[in-house]
Amino acid sequence: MSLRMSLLGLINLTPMSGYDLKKFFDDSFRFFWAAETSQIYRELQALERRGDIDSRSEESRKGPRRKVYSITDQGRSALREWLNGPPGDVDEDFRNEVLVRTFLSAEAEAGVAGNLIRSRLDAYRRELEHLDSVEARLPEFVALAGGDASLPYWKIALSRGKLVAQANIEWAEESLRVLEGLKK
Amino acid sequence: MSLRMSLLGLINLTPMSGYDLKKFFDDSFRFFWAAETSQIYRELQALERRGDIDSRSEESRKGPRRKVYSITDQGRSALREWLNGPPGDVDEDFRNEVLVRTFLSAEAEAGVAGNLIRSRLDAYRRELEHLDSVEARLPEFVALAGGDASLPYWKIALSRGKLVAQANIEWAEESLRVLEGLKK
DNA sequence: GAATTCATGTAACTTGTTACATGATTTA
DNA sequence: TAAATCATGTAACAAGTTACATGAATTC
Repeated sequence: MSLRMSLLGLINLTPMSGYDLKKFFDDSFRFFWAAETSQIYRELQALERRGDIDSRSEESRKGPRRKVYSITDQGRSALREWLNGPPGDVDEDFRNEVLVRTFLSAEAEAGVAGNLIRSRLDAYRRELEHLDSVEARLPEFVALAGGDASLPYWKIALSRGKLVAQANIEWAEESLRVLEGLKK
Repeated sequence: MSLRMSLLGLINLTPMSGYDLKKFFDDSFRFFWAAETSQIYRELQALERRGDIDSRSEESRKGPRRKVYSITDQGRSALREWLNGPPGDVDEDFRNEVLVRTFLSAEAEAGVAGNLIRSRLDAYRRELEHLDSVEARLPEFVALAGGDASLPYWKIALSRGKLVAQANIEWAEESLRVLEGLKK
């Protein structure tokens, strides 16, 4: 549902083609959600079939014709209904491959868990650096979607990324100390 | 892959039936990964087809016969290979419905984002309390799987849950302050 | 006698991933 | 002329969810 509603929400901001949407996901929306081209086109077809969006074919300056989607009245109310409706069981992060691997590593060769967590620690640190660099590019993102009014929402998203990255770093460092202690 | 390997890893600790595994997932393994009955039985069939596990039918004290799975030599080496192999692109938490909803709420009625985050804050706090209560039951979990040697691994998993929950609480509180500021 | 627990599954569907197909236009 | 960008998709598969089917034994 999230992908469907993300697409609807973005088309609601401004009419877009599948290609536009893919770029948008890759450029910035991946803070919230990620999607592959194949999935985007599939969902766009589903949304059009339901009547939540409609399309017109447009000349492009380059390459084949563009299929530009606009939201319909029905789509607007579907979006509103979803946003106002109960988030339901928004279960966050309850599946984590790193934890599975760590736990099962108890049975593997010595050092497996440590190596895994060390490489994760690197990744978390790079992620945090990346988010710091994104902070400087926020105006760019705001221009891409939502306008000035959206700035606080971009900041809210960014801050979650940073807080979780910091928590992960703390976790990895702490866990490495625990594993180190086991050797003795 | 994670579910497949979780099942293989648990059967490696001790032979189990699909029913046992489901209970195990519900009771404790959900710290790492969750799974429905239908998915568990499907994966068990796949694992048996590949020869990573084999089964024998057993009388049960109650209800129909149990199908108890044991790991094979091939399964043991598949597990070891997976654990020693590269974790690949273990992309953690890069899809978050709460962020999607919050961001799109900029276009919805006033208060939608605030309500959402307030209800999330409650959920994060309950999660943290729950994890605290779990800490007391750790010996139980250890008995269920892995034995004494697994205690540090359970603690590592638990501490990640707590750190992330704390980060989420911090995020929600901070975000509510930001949204509050917007009203003025 | 009703509800719960034990136990195994199937079917249909939704969501996400990977790989491939096609072809035009522009830029280096 | 080769590579990058523009643009739209299909097919096959993998993983997860929801709903349903069946039936024995035990506990309330």
